[in-house]
Amino acid sequence: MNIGEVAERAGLPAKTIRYYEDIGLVRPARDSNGYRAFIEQDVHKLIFLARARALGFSIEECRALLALWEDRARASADVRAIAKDHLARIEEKIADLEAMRDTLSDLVRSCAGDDRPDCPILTSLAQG
Amino acid sequence: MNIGEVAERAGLPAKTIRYYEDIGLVRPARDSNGYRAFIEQDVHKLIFLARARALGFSIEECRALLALWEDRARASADVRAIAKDHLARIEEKIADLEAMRDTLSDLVRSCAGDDRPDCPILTSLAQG
DNA sequence: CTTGACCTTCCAGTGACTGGAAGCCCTATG
DNA sequence: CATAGGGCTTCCAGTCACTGGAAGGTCAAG
Repeated sequence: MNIGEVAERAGLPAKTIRYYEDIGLVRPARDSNGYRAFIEQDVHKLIFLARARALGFSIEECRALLALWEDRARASADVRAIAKDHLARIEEKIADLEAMRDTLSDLVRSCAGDDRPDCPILTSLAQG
Repeated sequence: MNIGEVAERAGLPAKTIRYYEDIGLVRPARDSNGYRAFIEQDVHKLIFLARARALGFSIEECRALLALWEDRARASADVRAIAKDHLARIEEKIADLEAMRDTLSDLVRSCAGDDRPDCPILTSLAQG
């Protein structure tokens, strides 16, 4: 299977798949013409990666999850720990963004948004 | 005023202030010894930048906001438009993260997290 | 005179791609 | 059989907003 078809099936750009090979996440074989020759197992890995990335896991977390996935003797506790850490970081990010959103929406609401120069947004940025 | 004191007052690392000079956000004068010589106006700018960055505005948005701040003939509508766009992007990000959080917390809850290999997190990543 | 804190520039690395150039390979059509 | 196109290859550079570190100049205190 060539990279184009794999990209289609995994829902990832071909460029990204080449990058994943570069950093050792997948190791497709090669045809005699130099083209990457993917097998089903590679496709499954890439779909796994695409889903993990969509949930916001970092590449290194994906690498760890992939290793656990392939390790039949894994402890589910190890998987859960990675997911829990990630969940905590996401919740932090949400909180940060919500704080920004609250401040910003106050500012946007308080600004007339007309052709006059008076602007509480700028005033707030200048004064804190 | 040397960069260290400015960094302290603006709450920004000295490295960041040098970077802001590199990309033309501030233009401090120079002492005869080559040290940057900041005046109050530079400090105000940097504080403004620090606050705008803390609200998540990109560097280019900060540049635009700074230009509006310094333009006495500005229309508050222009400021408000930048802030509104940014607010919309933040709300998008929050929604994305909340979707991830919901999925992840389901998965974490459903995983035993013991020393056995069975793991709904991996199953879900593999199957969708 | 030396120590140590501060300042300078420049280069490289971060994360996770993404764009683009230059060139090979394969298939279909005239 | 030549060619046109699409897909594949590698490699280099750029993104964003810094951040770390090396090598070296400057300044105030002891």
